[in-house]
Amino acid sequence: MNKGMRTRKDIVGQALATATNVGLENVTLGNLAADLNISKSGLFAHFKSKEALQLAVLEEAIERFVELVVRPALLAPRGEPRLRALFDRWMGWMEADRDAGNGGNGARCIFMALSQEYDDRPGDVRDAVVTSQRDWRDAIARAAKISIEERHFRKGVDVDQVAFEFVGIGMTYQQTRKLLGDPKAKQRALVALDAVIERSRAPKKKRVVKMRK
Amino acid sequence: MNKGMRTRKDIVGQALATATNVGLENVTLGNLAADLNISKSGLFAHFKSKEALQLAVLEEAIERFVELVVRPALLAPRGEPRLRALFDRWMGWMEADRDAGNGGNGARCIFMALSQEYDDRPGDVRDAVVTSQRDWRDAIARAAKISIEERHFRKGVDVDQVAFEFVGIGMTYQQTRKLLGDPKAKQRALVALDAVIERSRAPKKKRVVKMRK
DNA sequence: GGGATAATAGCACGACCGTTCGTTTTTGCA
DNA sequence: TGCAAAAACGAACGGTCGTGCTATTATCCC
Repeated sequence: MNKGMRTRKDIVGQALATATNVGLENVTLGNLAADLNISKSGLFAHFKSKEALQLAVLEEAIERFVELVVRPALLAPRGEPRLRALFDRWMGWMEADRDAGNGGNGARCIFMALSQEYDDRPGDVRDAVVTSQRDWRDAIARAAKISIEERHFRKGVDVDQVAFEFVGIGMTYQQTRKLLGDPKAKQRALVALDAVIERSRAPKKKRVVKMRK
Repeated sequence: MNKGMRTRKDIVGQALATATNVGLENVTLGNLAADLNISKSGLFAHFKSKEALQLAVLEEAIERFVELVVRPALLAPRGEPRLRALFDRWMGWMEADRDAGNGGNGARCIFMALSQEYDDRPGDVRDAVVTSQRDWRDAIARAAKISIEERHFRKGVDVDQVAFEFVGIGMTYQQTRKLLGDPKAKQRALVALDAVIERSRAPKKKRVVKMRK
């Protein structure tokens, strides 16, 4: 059970790279096999169906996302810094040019594409996409909750609301950068995130001084 | 030149409805013809290529968007109310269940899907998508600019930043509602929009009173 | 090192894709 | 009403899709 697992990893890796560029539904077994210089049927034998391949690709994407975005961000100090780290890493993920030769504005975020591809296409893939997005939002909300505990954020801040807006900023960032090609996208995203954080911040003692002035 | 134009409209209309549900790239001539009870070749004769059909669909979508979202919103009073009207109408557009029988959470916003489908698929369709998104953001930014003129917003507010965040809220709203099925999506969207507006607002005289307190 | 087993290849299938073409039906004006 | 033009049709094309088979090749444990 060694060689098989190895090629399987290769297949999933290549499939993920392709899916990142053209969408998961547009990855075809023929092209995939050609990219890897193996036969279509040999490739197919590793998965009993195309859907199984798609699920494997999604799983791999999640694994990498956790590895490259979530886990490193957890090394940042609890609270606001960690929340910012999550966002920074996420932007890095979206910018990452995982297919260096395409000359474009970097890869799409595969999860964002999947959200659209499967938002009303029932099936196991959709369910997995839903779960992944819930998990992602939970991770953000958890960081926000810790921000409250650390007194960075006001008590009573709606952490799910923070996650909601956090995700929105990332989405518009991606469209602004990738589709519209606006170089100011990143700066705008950071400004927007600052605003969300500022609004959630715990009141400073300084404010009392200000009021007396 | 009458009958032809009529069926052409029917085709584009049906294609738009289907594209709204499954994505533009997944609309096939065969299914489309079957839906309309006409022959595939008869349908094809109206457009010289599939891409031409896709462009016609996009054009129709833009037309309807202007008709149902932009134009009615322009009837709202200049400034902040108009900006809010744009958002309300946009949310209505996204909620609209244009295929009433699907039992889902309403249609996707076709433009959001197109942004993902074509963000790195060069061609005339992509160019048209880019233009439509730029126009949409311009419309938002214009409403924000008028908000400054009307003294609803502070002088110096970055209206493109407002459009950037506005769009992001709509995107996360759609995902939250459609993919995640969260009933609180709308409320969250309105809270987020309020925050963007509040941050842009012109200082009130009241604040002086507050400071003296 | 040989032999059971796993991995890969080759080939064919039915279905559907966009597109073409020649024919038939329908339309709408003279 | 008649007839040219427009519109719709039916069949077929070369391709590609995902998916089954069977046969061959490579792997790996004893």
